[in-house]
Amino acid sequence: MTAKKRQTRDPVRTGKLILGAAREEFAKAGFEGARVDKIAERFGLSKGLIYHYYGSKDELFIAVLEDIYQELRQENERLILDDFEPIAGVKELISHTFNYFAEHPEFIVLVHSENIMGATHLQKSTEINNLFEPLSKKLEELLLRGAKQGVFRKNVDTKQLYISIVALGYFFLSNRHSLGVVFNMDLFADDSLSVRLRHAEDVILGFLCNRDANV
Amino acid sequence: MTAKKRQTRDPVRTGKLILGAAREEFAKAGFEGARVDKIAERFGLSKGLIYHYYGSKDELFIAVLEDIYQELRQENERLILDDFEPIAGVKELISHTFNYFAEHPEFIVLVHSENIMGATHLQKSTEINNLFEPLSKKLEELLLRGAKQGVFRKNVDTKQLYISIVALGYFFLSNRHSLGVVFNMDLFADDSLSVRLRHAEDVILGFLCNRDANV
Amino acid sequence: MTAKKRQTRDPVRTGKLILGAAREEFAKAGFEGARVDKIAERFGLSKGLIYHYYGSKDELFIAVLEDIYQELRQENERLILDDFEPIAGVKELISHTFNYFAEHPEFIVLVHSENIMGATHLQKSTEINNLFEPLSKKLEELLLRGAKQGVFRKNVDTKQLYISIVALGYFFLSNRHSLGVVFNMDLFADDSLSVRLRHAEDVILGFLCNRDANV
Amino acid sequence: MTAKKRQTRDPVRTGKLILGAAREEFAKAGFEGARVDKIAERFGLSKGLIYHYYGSKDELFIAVLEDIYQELRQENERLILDDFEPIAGVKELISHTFNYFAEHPEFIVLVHSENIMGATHLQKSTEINNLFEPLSKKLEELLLRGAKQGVFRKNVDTKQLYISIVALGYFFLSNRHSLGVVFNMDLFADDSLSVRLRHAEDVILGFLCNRDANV
DNA sequence: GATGAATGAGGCTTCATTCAT
DNA sequence: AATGAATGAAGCCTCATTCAT
Repeated sequence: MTAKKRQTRDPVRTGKLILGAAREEFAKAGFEGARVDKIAERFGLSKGLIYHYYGSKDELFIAVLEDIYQELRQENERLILDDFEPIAGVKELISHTFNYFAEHPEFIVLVHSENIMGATHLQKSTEINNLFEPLSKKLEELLLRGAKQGVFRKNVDTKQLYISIVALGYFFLSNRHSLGVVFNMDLFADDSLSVRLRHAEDVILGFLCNRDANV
Repeated sequence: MTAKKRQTRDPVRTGKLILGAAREEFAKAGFEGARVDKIAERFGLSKGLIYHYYGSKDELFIAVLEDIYQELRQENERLILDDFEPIAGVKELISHTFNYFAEHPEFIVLVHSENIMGATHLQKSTEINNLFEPLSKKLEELLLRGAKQGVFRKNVDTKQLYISIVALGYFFLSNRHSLGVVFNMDLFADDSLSVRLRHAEDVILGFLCNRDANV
Repeated sequence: MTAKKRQTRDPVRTGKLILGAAREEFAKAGFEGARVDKIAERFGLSKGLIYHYYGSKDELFIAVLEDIYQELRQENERLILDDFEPIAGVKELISHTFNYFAEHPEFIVLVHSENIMGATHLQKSTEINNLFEPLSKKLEELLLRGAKQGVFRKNVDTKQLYISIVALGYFFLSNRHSLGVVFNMDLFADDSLSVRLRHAEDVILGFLCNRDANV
Repeated sequence: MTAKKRQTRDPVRTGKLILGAAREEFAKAGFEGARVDKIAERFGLSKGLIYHYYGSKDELFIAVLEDIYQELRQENERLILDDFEPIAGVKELISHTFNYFAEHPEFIVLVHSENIMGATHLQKSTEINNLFEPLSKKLEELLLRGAKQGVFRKNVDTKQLYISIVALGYFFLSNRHSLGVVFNMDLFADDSLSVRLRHAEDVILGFLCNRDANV
């Protein structure tokens, strides 16, 4: 009855605790489905603290988005493609991207939820912006290198291609529940992810390595 | 307050009115964000009628999903690919699919919302099931024909490919708001859709027409 | 969808049908808990008919009360005690009363419900009034006869005694659910009723046959 | 509108305030007839608090039942019968019981209401159970003492007798409204209660002191 | 006579937010 | 910094009743 009283008195830590709990809750139900009370329960301190630290549910959601996009950015920065041959490099990029989404289902729900609302929270954020510039650069370098070596077709629109790479994985993961129903498939089966990843690689590389751009 | 006392006494019409209003509202805000009161306002009769006809917000949502999936199915059945050469046929399928989603933004929000909730409503529906079987068959026929003619690679997984075709368009459309921010692009520009469609066709056909499956 | 359509076109029969269904529903849940829709379902015709025949839920409830009290009155009139010896007569009256309530649990819920509301419906009825006059008379005759014969004590207040006779059975039956909990007994056991009836007879006759009114 | 902004911040007091207001409202109209809004009005704070403290209307009702049964239990514990002669002791018990119900009309409505619903709330409570064990013991002791002294008959079923003692008073009080109509009596007259109490004592003691168990 | 679509007031409950302590 | 009591607007749903057909 009394108990808990974690009484951190460590503002930074408390702020992170809240953020983590909020991420879980928003990831579970989306922005509209999330409950401030549940977030408080999750991190074990009081509801009032959330308002003390973040002001409102909306601002908290923005903070969560910023946090998870930041994480993605760091993840992306960790990816070094310079040492790879072009084909291997693209494969690496595809699997890296795919795996990130596969391992961070929270990300998908958060972004889904945000898109339902027209990205109003993202637009208010000053931190999230041009997040994929670095990765885009890396991909561009690979594409150029591959074109020069004659293994890749030329004149590929980098951003469109990157969107396609994301799309092939993300869509599958984000819509697995509904796709399972309308395709009458079990998309949560053990090898489901690896089959999909393999297919995505085939499509992207099949396209890139096909130098007859006359289609 | 508004134009009440319409008193149609035309149950079929009323049922459709409710469904239409519900689709609009759910499409605007997702399941959780939608308000039953707003739906009632939209169709101009009393709120109680919604419950008279559909029982609950959940059942209404299921009805909306069934309705829109049914519509998609009909749209798909209208698509005849037999007369097309394989390449033209696949192009037709891609643009048909792309355009459906582009012209039905409601569909995307509804399905997004449903996936956030783990497709619990879809799973309760008995009508929505194996919806893409017909289209899958059509694509399979094209792939076989193309392979026989030597224009397409062999042994392509039809369902995975179809998911990819959808993904390339759907993801772009569903995540346009957030992508715009993180890619710093205006994805609502006039030619944005046609650029994307062209790219999707390039990727899919680049892949299909690349007969070196050794990548 | 179409079906039912019993279409009686027999007003008297329809009226009785409604009354029967209403009695069941009111007996199941009391006045407040009863639902007009459920009553309509029970009798298989439309809700509007209820209003056509009885005007309102309140008036319907009054009709149900009048109906069941009338039934009780008839049941009581059927009881002839003239041929009994006083003691046997009183026993007969006790068991008759007890059995009526035991066999008509509806009666108890209806009356309970009415008492919660301060008998406002009964007071509006012109039919229910002095309902126990005949039975009271019969009891009085027995008491006088018994007193004359020296088997019963004298000067017993007939109405109070009759209320006691009812009380000993009715209270047990009406409060069986709560009594079961607070007395930690299974009052729905097979012999529960006969044990109670025997006890009620013992108490009343023990009292009546005890001629030392000096206690 | 009323005296809002009381802002007690005294949880214990608030909890009791709610309970008191709920008791009044439930007692006025029974469970089904009671309105959560009215309860809030009665205790002067916001409706949401009821849910903060008790979770739901049902749980609140359970709390009210537990509270009033607890009160009854305390009242019963206060009753000391050891110093009384058997006859006087039984009289004391009868009047004590009778007066409790006479002075707590809420109790009767609450229990009535609960019985209409099959005691579903009581059954969920863990507190209310075997509530009359102590009183039953006291009565048993009196009966044994009286039997030994030769003033009471032997082999009386204590629980049945206690139920009868309650019945004679409770039924009269709980059904006063309907009895008044069917017996054409004014049961709210000044001496009505004392007449009834006297009669109940006569019946019980007439029974107990009648040692001819041959009836 | 009979239907059930339609109403609207009101029922119970939830929830983001505020604020006294 | 931290709590959780308290708020009030709004959410979903129910239900007695009316009325066009």
